[in-house]
Amino acid sequence: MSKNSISNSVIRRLPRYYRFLGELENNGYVRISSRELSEKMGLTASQIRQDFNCFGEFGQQGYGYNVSDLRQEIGKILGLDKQTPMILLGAGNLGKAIAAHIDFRNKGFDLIGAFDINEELIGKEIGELKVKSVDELSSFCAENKPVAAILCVPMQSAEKLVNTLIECGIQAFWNFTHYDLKVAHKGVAVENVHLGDSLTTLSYCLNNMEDKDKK
Amino acid sequence: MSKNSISNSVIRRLPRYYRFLGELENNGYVRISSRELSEKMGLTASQIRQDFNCFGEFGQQGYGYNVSDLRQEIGKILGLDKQTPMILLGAGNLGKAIAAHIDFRNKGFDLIGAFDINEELIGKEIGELKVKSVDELSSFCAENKPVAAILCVPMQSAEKLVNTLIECGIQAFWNFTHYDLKVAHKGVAVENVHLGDSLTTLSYCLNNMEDKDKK
DNA sequence: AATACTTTGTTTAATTCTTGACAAACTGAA
DNA sequence: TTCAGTTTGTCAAGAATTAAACAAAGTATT
Repeated sequence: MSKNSISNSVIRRLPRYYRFLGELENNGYVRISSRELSEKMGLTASQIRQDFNCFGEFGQQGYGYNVSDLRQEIGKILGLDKQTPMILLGAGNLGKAIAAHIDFRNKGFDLIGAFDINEELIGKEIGELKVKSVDELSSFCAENKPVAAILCVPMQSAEKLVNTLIECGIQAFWNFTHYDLKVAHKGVAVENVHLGDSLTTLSYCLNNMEDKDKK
Repeated sequence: MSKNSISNSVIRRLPRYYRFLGELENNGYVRISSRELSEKMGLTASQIRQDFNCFGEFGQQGYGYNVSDLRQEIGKILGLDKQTPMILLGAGNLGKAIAAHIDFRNKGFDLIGAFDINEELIGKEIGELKVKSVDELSSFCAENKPVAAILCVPMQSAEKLVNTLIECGIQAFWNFTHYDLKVAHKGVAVENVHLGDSLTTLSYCLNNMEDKDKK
């Protein structure tokens, strides 16, 4: 009731706003107008104003927006002031790279565990974490109460694993498998990544550029 | 003129159609109706029919679509019948994982080279490739004519590198850096991935689920 | 061959998303 | 303090996307 449901289009733009505002802040910007931001981001000023207004009135007429304040507000909206405990499932190439590459702390999460089924990987270190066997999953969750999970396992294992994880209390999935995770259970958030689809899209764009150029 | 410009929304759904049709084919499906496909994919049948119709009439009244034929048609539209030569820039954790994890051949590409600036990585093997120094980039491109590039370098290096690559003839970028790659040059395709934004979106969804459940 | 059923391609309607426009509110300089 | 200039928040128009509806064309069964 407090907010009559934000549209998906707006939500998908929020992380980008947050990122740009961070850069602006680093570059010493104290204030910014929707017009100037629109030029930097390649959007319309109108859209920016309307997007921000979904969440409240953060600007001031004749002045614009305070960069730092606005960034902090959006951060709060995105839940980046929290540190939700998260675990990694699948410590192969991709899982390892994600764990190393992502700045979890600044994205609202805290990576507290990594699991794999492969004997060769168990015991190996990923950053500060030691890879554990999935056999330890239930007991680990009971004790440490992770709320989110990264899925970097083969597609075949995914569906069963997801059910186990939900039973263990996981409420958010960052899914890198080729499997389209459906939100069967209410109260579970899913973000499907599908790198393959992304590359396929690039293929389309590359191969159909001439068509667009002609027009 | 042949196709009056396909909308972005449609394009982004194509890889997913292709993926689902592949699964159906593997599971022995010979034909499928828009209604049945809509149930499996969580879309409306109407949308599916309209999407396919952007590219031609692939179905048959009273019968539906031939799974194999339709998949092949969509594959052709996506350019998956080609094998565009591609190179990897940045052979760190993420670059290595991407190179190992993605099935390039079935996504319209062929990974033919990997480059890094880090002495420690140069010479190491990634799959069947040996990591080369960026010093060799120009000569390699002159000889092997890659058309696409994966960017897994730090944000600071990205902008300069992109210009070099465009001079070397690269026309498509799969960008994993935190830098928002702009299509300054015409005739260059860009797919920005932004894993950080994806995780941030998950944070939002997790933290704002109650709002949605209430309604 | 005739008939009931299915399903597409396409038109029309509804919804959602984006852009344009402007009054109200503030800034900053004189 | 006043006044010109700036910029927001918001409303309304416009565009794009999605969904519904249905005739036309096929299938399959009798």
